[in-house]
Amino acid sequence: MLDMGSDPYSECSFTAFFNNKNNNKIQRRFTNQQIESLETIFQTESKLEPRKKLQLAKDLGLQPRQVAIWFQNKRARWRSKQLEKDYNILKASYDSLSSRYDLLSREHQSLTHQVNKLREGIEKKAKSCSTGETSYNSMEEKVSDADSNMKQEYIEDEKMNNNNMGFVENCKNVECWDDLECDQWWDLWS
DNA sequence: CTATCGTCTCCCCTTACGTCA
DNA sequence: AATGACGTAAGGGGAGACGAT
Repeated sequence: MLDMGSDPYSECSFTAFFNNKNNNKIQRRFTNQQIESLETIFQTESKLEPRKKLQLAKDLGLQPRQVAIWFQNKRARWRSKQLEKDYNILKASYDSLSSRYDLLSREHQSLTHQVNKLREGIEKKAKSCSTGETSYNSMEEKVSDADSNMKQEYIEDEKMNNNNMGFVENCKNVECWDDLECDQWWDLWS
């Protein structure tokens, strides 16, 4: 243990203790053993009772104030590291949510596009159902072509999006889109 | 009862030094 | 050897708790 002078608790001898008289450099670092003991106690209690602080200071050959300061600085360092950890956890969570949002956003865009296409198809079908017999043959051909194209495009889109919504399955189960009646279209859609 | 004062402890920010690349 | 970045012991100030008067 270091010689702390005749009155180790006076301000003067305290300063003398920390000033090396030979080279005027201040002794700052604690020894490995001191730090090891402090760390061990900090793991079980981050705040010291006054009595325990005095005892620890005595055991380690330090001033009680030094022990108190060490615990204060240690708590600050611990909070800082904890903050860093919390930040990383939050950032990972945000990144995950952000990518999921992007995915859903693209999916939404694709589905909106498909809905618009299907609406157009429904409108065409509705028109063809309400028109007279005279123009039926030519309209049937047009709608039939449109239906085939829509069906193909829709399935391609779904393949690209890897979407498993039930609507796709329904579409695939329709054996002949050309034979769909107006109400069947609506059933399929709804 | 309450207002005031002194003391202690905490937190936060900053400073000064030690260490290392 | 010089230097800049980083870690750490300690200083200082403000705030809150608590006991004594």
